[in-house]
Amino acid sequence: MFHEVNSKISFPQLEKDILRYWKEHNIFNKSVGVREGAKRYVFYEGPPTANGSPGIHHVISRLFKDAVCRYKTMKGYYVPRKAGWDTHGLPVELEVEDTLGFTNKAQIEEYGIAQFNQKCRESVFKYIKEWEAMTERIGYWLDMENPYITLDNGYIESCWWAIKQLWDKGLIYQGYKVTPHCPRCGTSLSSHEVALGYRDDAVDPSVYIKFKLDEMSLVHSEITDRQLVFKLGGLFSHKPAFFLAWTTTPWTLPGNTALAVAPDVEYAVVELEDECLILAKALLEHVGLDSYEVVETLKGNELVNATYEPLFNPHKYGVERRRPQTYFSPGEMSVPRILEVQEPKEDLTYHVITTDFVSIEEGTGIVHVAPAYGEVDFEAMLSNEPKVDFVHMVNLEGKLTGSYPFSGKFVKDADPLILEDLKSRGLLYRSEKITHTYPFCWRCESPLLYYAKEAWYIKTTAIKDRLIRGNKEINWYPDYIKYGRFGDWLENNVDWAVSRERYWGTPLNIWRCESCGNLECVGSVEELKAKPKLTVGSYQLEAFRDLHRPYVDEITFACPKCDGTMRRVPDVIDCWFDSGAMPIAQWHYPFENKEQFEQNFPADFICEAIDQTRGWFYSLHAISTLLFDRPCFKNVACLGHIVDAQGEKMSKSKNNVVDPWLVVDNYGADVLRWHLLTAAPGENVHRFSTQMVADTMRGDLLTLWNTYSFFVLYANIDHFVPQETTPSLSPSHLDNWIISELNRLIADMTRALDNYDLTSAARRAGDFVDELSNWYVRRSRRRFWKSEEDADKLAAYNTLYQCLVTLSKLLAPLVPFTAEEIYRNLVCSADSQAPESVHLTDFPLANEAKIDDRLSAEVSLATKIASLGRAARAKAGIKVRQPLDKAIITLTQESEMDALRKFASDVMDEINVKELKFVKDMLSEDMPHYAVANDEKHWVAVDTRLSPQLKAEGVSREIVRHIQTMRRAAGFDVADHIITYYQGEEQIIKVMKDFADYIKQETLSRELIEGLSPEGAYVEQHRISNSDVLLAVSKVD
RNA sequence: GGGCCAUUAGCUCAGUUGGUUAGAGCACGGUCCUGAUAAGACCGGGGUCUGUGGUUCGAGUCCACAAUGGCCCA
Repeated sequence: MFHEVNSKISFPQLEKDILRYWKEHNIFNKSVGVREGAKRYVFYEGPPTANGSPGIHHVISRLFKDAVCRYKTMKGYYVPRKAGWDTHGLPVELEVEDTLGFTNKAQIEEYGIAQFNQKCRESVFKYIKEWEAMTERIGYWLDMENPYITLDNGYIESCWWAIKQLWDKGLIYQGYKVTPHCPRCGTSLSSHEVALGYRDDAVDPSVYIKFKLDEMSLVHSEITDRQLVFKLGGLFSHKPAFFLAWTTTPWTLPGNTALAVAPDVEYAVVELEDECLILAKALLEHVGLDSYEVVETLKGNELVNATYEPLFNPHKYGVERRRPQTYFSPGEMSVPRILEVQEPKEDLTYHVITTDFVSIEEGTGIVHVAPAYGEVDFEAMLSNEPKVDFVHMVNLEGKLTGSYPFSGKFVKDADPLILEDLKSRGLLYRSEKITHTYPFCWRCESPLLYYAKEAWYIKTTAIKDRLIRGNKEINWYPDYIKYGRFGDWLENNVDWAVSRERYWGTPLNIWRCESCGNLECVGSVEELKAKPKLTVGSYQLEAFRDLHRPYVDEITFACPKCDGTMRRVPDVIDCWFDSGAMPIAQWHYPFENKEQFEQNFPADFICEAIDQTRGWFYSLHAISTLLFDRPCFKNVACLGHIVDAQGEKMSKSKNNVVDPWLVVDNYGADVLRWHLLTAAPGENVHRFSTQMVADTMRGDLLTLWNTYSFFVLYANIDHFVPQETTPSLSPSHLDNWIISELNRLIADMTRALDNYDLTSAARRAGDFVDELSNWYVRRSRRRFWKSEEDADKLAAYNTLYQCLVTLSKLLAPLVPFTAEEIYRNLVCSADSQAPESVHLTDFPLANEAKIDDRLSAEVSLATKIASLGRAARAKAGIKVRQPLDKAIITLTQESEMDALRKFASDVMDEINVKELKFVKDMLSEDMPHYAVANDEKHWVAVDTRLSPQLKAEGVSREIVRHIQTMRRAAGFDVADHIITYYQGEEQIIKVMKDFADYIKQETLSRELIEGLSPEGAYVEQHRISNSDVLLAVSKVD
């Protein structure tokens, strides 16, 4: 006996029972364990940043990963799944800063790095609990007992090893580079972090500034026409000339050290009432000049080496002026290391230079260059001869230094003061506001400042070709990512800025001599411990037991060159490096588990959302290529993001975030899984709302459940026992058909799943469920009801049984709970030898020999004709319940007639006619006594004439239907026998008598008794075919 | 500002190499069917296939540009 199945299913309740079963019987570990020794399928879990509760967008990638791993397990692979947690990084620090009420780094240092990092550690573990609960609840099978955690010492040591490898290859360098800097967080942001925070509605000043030309300098300029030099010099001596430049960042103006022009663009010298302006001729209108006279035009390159007066001479305000010196050392890249301090100069002037980044689309065609605050500016400083000066008057908190009138102000607050100052000196030509795109810190929303700082880099550009070549070996899903988004990213590779001036992260394992500047990279704890004159400072207990700051900061040793003190550089490593190093670091490779590492490298499969193209997908690929010169994953699936029902991004500020717990508690994990799988292909953007999930529940899953519930109901009544072997060819066309469809389904799903196309696989299964329920079961009902225990009935049971059991296996990777319930009830309760879980079984293999295309075509024709027949009846307004004499069907091909003869009884049943006639001629719309319906190929006409006999038969069916409804209303079981009582008009009584056998059989009535019903019977009054009847039913014990 | 992806019925999606009248499911209205069913059947309303140009005998499909949304990069 199977356990009873209620058609009113609560998925959440069911799932809780299944979860308990899995836990108690250790099913996950068994499912992995039974495949031990088989071919490995290597999966890498992308570690979630555990700095917040899991959202619906986390659920989708986790369920895709789960489905693939479950599928591969059922296909016979050994698929261990090690969980991982990304625990370092700025997001975690910010969360802690928030709870402590901190707003800057100084407060952290005051509080104590040790205590601060301890808070970070606790904060991360708090969220891990939530993640574990959600992971388990949605049925994502993952080994959470042995996860890799990026904060572990072993993990950190593996990262150190990796950095050391790169160091030894000369791939790590320290350079000045202009990086996006968050003044609040006090750190540089990586490019992927910057990308998170662009806003296209940033309002900034849009100002035109006048830079006073030194008219004497025209002599040294590149103007070849000496006459012209004299002419302009004369003019400018009584009407001063200014270069007009445009900027949206006035705070960078004190850092201006050059003006850049485009070499081939024409510049105009414009004479106004009491001054002259120089700007690109094409932009005169744009700038808003109305009455002016163009005195002269010059090519940009003629202006080179003309000089102008600084807006703010740095020496007047106590700010240093520096000049770059390139420092070379053997075997290393040439990178600017030294910015030499320049002597103060009273009459300081700067040069006009040419660059290739001057736009004549906007501004004035003259670009203000501040090397400290722009990447291109910085590059221009280095590449120009003579070198351009470097003036830096903003500290790491984004406040101006020196003794300017606006010193101490935050840059954005200084903007208006600077403009005020310039205006008072007549140097502000025009001032407006502009709305444009500007990057903000993705966590704290401060405006980012482009800022020249020292930072440590990995020279990924050195292996760019290898990165591109490795990518050719990777299969991307969807495939256009490969040479599109990811390929483009690799083509435009820039060096990886890998250091962060923060606290909670993997410490950068580079030590520098305080005396001579000698640098050493330390690749392991052991290596560090062996250093000469090692001291651990004030943290005697913690040193080496915890490799984090601040303990590691105090570990010093003697410089091998000068015997000075080697002290670690203060930076920590970008947390993307942590996660990208997981192929090695999850095993503490190479310090231990060498075999584990080798067996699990590279991965067969990784899967994350599309935004990881430049995140984890890249950091994995880069590190793997840097260390091993090969890619570390073979297949990668990119999922689209989840947006709200309106297609807008989910965000806390829009208040449109959906809590996955609510969905799972109300509808169940399988419903959510099924929805996310079937609603749209994985790579699409997914619109999501709980209403959509509710709709999904009423679809395929409920139909499947009802089919299953139907089977169990009747199988139990008949004490059906599944047979070991099913007859190879059943005499029923219907059975052969659904078995054919089943095998086709297996083949299709296997193909789709092998191709990581879970959506097609799931939708295909949904189609099959529909066919099974709405044709196979619908057409087979009488075979289950009939009282004889014949071979046909057994064949029907066996066929449906086989379909449901196979379906449970096919669906197991996708909806693991529902599949488990069906499997356990249908298989385990009948066969004690069977595996105790569907997830321990093998994925079904298609038997191609049983796939019969012709049979498929025949059934689809039969359903088509049945539809047309019902449409014809509807046109005539005759209920399907009313039997009719015949239907005439036009078929043009002989094969179609054969097909319909095969399924004639089904079609006759569906249309409720006693005979089918096939003809080859087209029928016409207006046949007398017939109702007609047609599609492009077929015509069906039903005979609408009702003989008294047919009418009586119709009445009998009407009576049967009422009794059936009453049985249910009275709460009888489907197998209960009853006695039916009736009183009524003569016409009804006649039908009751004439069709007594039929009525008894259909309603399981032992007797039909004319007369009063006994006490306690269930009674209803009905009016059938204009006659009254009083019906009553009572159960027979 | 640049790149990639998407845009088809009220909603979610199919639409093969260009080829009759563009489909399905949900939702809605009507009718029917019903000893598994919260199911199902039939009929109906609802589409300038985002827009504008172009290629072609013929474009939802190919090309260009634009709009909107998403992602990525600046």
